[in-house]
This record gives sequence, structure tokens and C-alpha cells, in this order.
Amino acid sequence: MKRPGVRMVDVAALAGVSAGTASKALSNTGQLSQETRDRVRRAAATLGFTPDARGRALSSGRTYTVALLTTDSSGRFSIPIMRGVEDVLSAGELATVLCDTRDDPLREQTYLRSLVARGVDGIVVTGRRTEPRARIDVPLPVVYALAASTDPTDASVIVDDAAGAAATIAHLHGLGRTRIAHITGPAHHRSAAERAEAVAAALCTEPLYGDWSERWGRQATDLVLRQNPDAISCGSDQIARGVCDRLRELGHSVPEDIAVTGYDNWPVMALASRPPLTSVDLRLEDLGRRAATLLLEAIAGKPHHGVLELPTQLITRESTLGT
Amino acid sequence: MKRPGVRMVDVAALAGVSAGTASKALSNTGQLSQETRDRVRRAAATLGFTPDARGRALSSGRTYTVALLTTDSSGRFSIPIMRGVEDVLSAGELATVLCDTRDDPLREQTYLRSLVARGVDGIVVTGRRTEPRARIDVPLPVVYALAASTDPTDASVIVDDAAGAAATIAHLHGLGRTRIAHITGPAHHRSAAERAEAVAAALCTEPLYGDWSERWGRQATDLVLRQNPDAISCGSDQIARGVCDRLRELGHSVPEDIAVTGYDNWPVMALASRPPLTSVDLRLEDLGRRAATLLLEAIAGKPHHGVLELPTQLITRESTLGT
DNA sequence: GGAAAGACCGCACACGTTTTCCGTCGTTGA
DNA sequence: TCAACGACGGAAAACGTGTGCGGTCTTTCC
Repeated sequence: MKRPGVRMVDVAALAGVSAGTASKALSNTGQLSQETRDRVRRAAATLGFTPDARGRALSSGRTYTVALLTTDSSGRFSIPIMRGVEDVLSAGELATVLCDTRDDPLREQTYLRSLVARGVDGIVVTGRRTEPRARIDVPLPVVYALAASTDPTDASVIVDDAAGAAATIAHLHGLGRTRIAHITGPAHHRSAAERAEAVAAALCTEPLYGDWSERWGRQATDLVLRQNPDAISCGSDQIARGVCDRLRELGHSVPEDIAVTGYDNWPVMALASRPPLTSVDLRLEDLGRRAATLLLEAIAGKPHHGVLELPTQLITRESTLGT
Repeated sequence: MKRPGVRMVDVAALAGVSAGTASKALSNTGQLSQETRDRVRRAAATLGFTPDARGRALSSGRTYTVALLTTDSSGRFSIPIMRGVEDVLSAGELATVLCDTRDDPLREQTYLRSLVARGVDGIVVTGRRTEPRARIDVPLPVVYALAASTDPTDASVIVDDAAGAAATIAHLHGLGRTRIAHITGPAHHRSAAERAEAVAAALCTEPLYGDWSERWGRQATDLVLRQNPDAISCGSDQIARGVCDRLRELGHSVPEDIAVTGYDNWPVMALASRPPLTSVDLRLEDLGRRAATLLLEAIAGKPHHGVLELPTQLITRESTLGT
């Protein structure tokens, strides 16, 4: 079980001080002469010393690790969020680990026990859906991202879907389009309902609920064409792509005859569509950054409470702009 | 810095034994009477005791954690691999954490230092490409998955791409197709070259190299149609989808006139294509499971050396079968 | 009845770091 | 010159668990 790693005592010996002093020198604590500090630092550099996280965790109680707990097994949402989280945390020398619960409550419990047992400093909880979710019960700082906690005293960061949907309508209005149809996913999905509501508020029109697929986009196109629209706002990029395909098949040109907007700005869909889709970017990295910032504050003892809504960004492409 | 968690001494006190004895009872070591073991177990259950991973790690040297280090920032490949890894490791009470290097060598170094410092038991290295990659230099068990190490003494698990490509050709031959074209990605991508080579060996035909996009699939379709093929084998599902779209536009029916095969079995592409694509599934979860198994053996002191090629699986759908 | 053997469990240290407390030395002011 | 004080660094405890070693008690055999 020998670990050949260089330890604090080795650094201390080389610098001619005690282990405790070396620790203080490297962490900028205690009161030491600048000369001693430098000497220890040089010794550490010479030996390539990296403090053992196990000892440090046991002693200080901090592990300098936070977990991103996700139910999004595809990574479509959690990976960008993780990038944002990492951006903020790595600056503070914290490591980020991703744990995928696969939407399995048992697996989630297992992970939580494990995370508490190993003493992570905090947890960011996220999911594949925007539905508020049950809070997790751990004696640790927690921030919810994308899917808020049902408990309003928790800290949550979510996307302002209503504003995002409203922005697409405003954009279409700005292009002079007035007969706008809305095709979206299942009515019982919060992300569908919330966006549809915002659209309805601006248009006084009835949204068409279905599922998130291209197939549904194609089918719904046939339905809405009876209303002779000059624009179709879609609840997802997949739906929008199906709409574009169907319109092209029927001889309608996008965006000249009918403009189309997507939602999510999922590159693999929005860019592959013909034409490429104007879409609403969720700014998931911003979401991650904000969540990480709140988590850091909570770890520092200043917890935040309530739900924070972050703005989206409209990305305009050929599906509304012409070439 | 107080941690109110229940500790080994609390369990021991409740069971009327010493902490050391409680430890042995719970880990099934030492020689204790069955009655004492049970008593300690009951006490632990009553108190909801979970051993503190920090103390355990410091004492035993094991952290019961392995890292999955990936360069695949999309998660397209690393997430399924992680699922496989987890399947194997969670049975042994090991936790799996995912670290995304974003293909940045500096970030990779940072992660490695961190992982070594915190004493993970082992590392699975994977990537977004199948190109062999430089080995990582850490004093820990390492297994490479999907992208092999350039050092043949390391343990690597990769996909048998040549066999996968050969299987699609065999499948097409079985359907009586003989004039088969091959459209694939960049020639300098190993995954393109390896698959193309296998196809060429079976067909004595020239592959068309381009990029992995649907656009290229559409463009290349126009080129290969001059050869009057009765099947088109594609290097990726995206290319195949573009091929299908273009063929439909030109009035060719798939699979009646021309059969089409994809590669990767990426659901979002293979299923959304019209018609759905016959494709080669990479069995990434199997890859992860195998890598995890090898890693466990390496951790147990029985390291494996060399490259292991795992079989793929041909998934047949309407693009070759008719409805 | 005594001794040897075996079953069982406690003691104490190890792991590596952090942090508190205290001792020592040099300096300064009275 | 002596006391007080500040600056500096060492010693040791603490974090929680794992484990080797040895001690005690019971049992068994001669």
C-alpha cells in the first residue's frame, strides 16, 4: 500500500522547516517570514509536490470538489452546464465531477450517499426537463439548475422560457409576419406549455401540441397550412426541422413564403436543417456559471434563496432572414 | 467545521465494542464472533452509518472511485461508455466520475494532477475520435477505451470498425445488391479510413471522402449516381441521412431502388432519417463494461496488456429492408 | 488441576494534512 | 538593564478509518 508520492514532510525537510510550517507557507496562512515562505515554495516546486487530497480533506473538511448531479443521460443539457460550472470553479481550484442518475431514484440515492460520504463541498442538481423537481435532502449546499426545486427556499437557476418564446414572436413581427402558427411538444411538458403560453399571449392563437419529433413537425405543417400562415414558430429545433422539410416538399419556400423558428439552438438540428434555423439559445453555459457562483457563495456561508431566471438569446439564421 | 455525521465510534459505542472491532465487523475482516458482527451491523443500520470516505481513503489508500477522462465534449461517445463503466463498477461499490478535458492538453494535465492527488483507484481514458492517442503518464492503473494508446503495452479496448463495415457490405450482398458505392468522412480520420479500407477490400471500389455532414451526403449522392449503384454504404449516419434526403428529392426510392446504410447508430440521426437507417451500432456500453472489467483487474494487481477489439452490431431498419 | 490452544476483541499506531497553542528569540522602550 | 511585546516557527492534536499485535477468557486435553 505504499504511495511513493512526495509528502509535506519531504518538502519541509528540504526547506529545513517542520511540516506544519510548510503547510502554512504553501497555504499563505499563519505568520511566517517571506523568506521562509519562498524557501518552502521553492522546495515544493523542486519536488513537484502536490498535497494529498485525502489528508487535506480529512483535516480541513473541505474536499475542493463539487458534483453535478444530472438526470439527463444524453448529456444534451448537462454537458454545456458542466462547462459553465467548470469555468467558474476551476478558477478556485475546485474540481467538478459529473454523476448521471439515469433518472433512476434509487441510483440518485446511491449517488447522494456516496457524495455525502466523500464530503463534496456542494452539489449542482440538473435535469433534462424544466419541470420543478423534488429537493434533495442532504446536509450540503445545493443549487438547482435548469429544473428548479419545488421548495422556494432552495436556490435555483432556470431559463426564462417565456421571454425566449416572446422574443421569437417579436422577431417575426419585426419581419412583418402576422399570421403566425405555433407547433410544439406535449402540453404536459412545462417547457412546451410555458413557451406556448407566451406565444399565445402575443398572438391570441391556439398552439398545436404533439411531441418533440420531426415527424410531428411534418404532420402539423399540413394542419397549420390551412390557416395560410406567413410564419411558423416551433417549440423545438427538431419540430422546426420537420416543418422546413415538409414545406419544401410542398413547394413553399422558407423564409420567403413562410418563416420558421426553432427553439433550443441544438447545433446538430439547427445547422443541419434546410435552411438553417433561427432559434433560441438557452445559454446553458451561463446557467452553469451562475449556478456555480451561487454554490460558491453558499459554500462560503452566504446561501442564496429563490429562483433566478436567466435570459435566452435569439440566434437568427436563414430560416427567417433569407440568404 | 463540525460534521455531524455518525462515526465509527458511535456505532461501536452503541454495539458496546471498540471502534477497531466495529470496523472489522463491518468489513468482514479480522476474527470476530458472528454474534458481535451482527450486533455491530444492527447498530450501524440503526444509526444509518455510512463510513466517511475521507478517513477510509487516507487509511486504506483506496478511494473506491475511478475517473472517466474524456476529450469528447459532446458526450456523444463518452456518455454511453460511462454507462457501461458504471454498470460494472457500481456492483463493486466503486463510484465513477466523468472529467471532460475539452480536448485541451493543459486541462487534461490539470485533471490528471487532481485525480492523482485525490488518489482515484484508476482511470479510463476515452475520446471522440478513434485515433490512437498518447499515453497518459500517471502512477495508476489506466485503460484506454475507443481510442487506443499508442503504447502497445498499455491496455486498450477499441471497436472493430473494419468488421463493422464489412458486415454492412455482407448485409447488402445478402440482399442481392452488387453495385455498392461508399461515401464517408475525411480520409485522414482513422474511423473513415479503416471503414473505407474494409469496404474497398470487399468491393474493389473507390470510396468518396468528404466530411461527416448531411450536406456532403447530399452532394456525394449526385456524384455516385452516375455509377448507377443499387446500394450506398455511408461512413456515418449523418452522411446516410443526407443521401436519403437527396435520393428522395431525385425520385429514387429507398430501399427499393437504392439501399442505404449508415454507421454509428446515432438514434437522433438513424431514427429521424426517412426511411430509418440500417446502421452499425458501436456497442459503446459493452466497450465501457469491458474497459471497467480490465481496470478492476489492473487495480487488483493483474494488469492486462495490448489492444482488445470488440465486435459491433448491425441494426437493420427500413433503409435496407423495405417496410 | 494445570497447561496449552484457540477464539475473540481492544489497544495503539498509521495514513497526510491542517491548525491551535505555545515556546523562543530578537527588538524596543522605560 | 530589564520587562514587555511582537515576530516567527515547532510540537502536537485532530480529522475518521483500517489493521497488526498482543492480551484475556474460555475450552479442552493430558
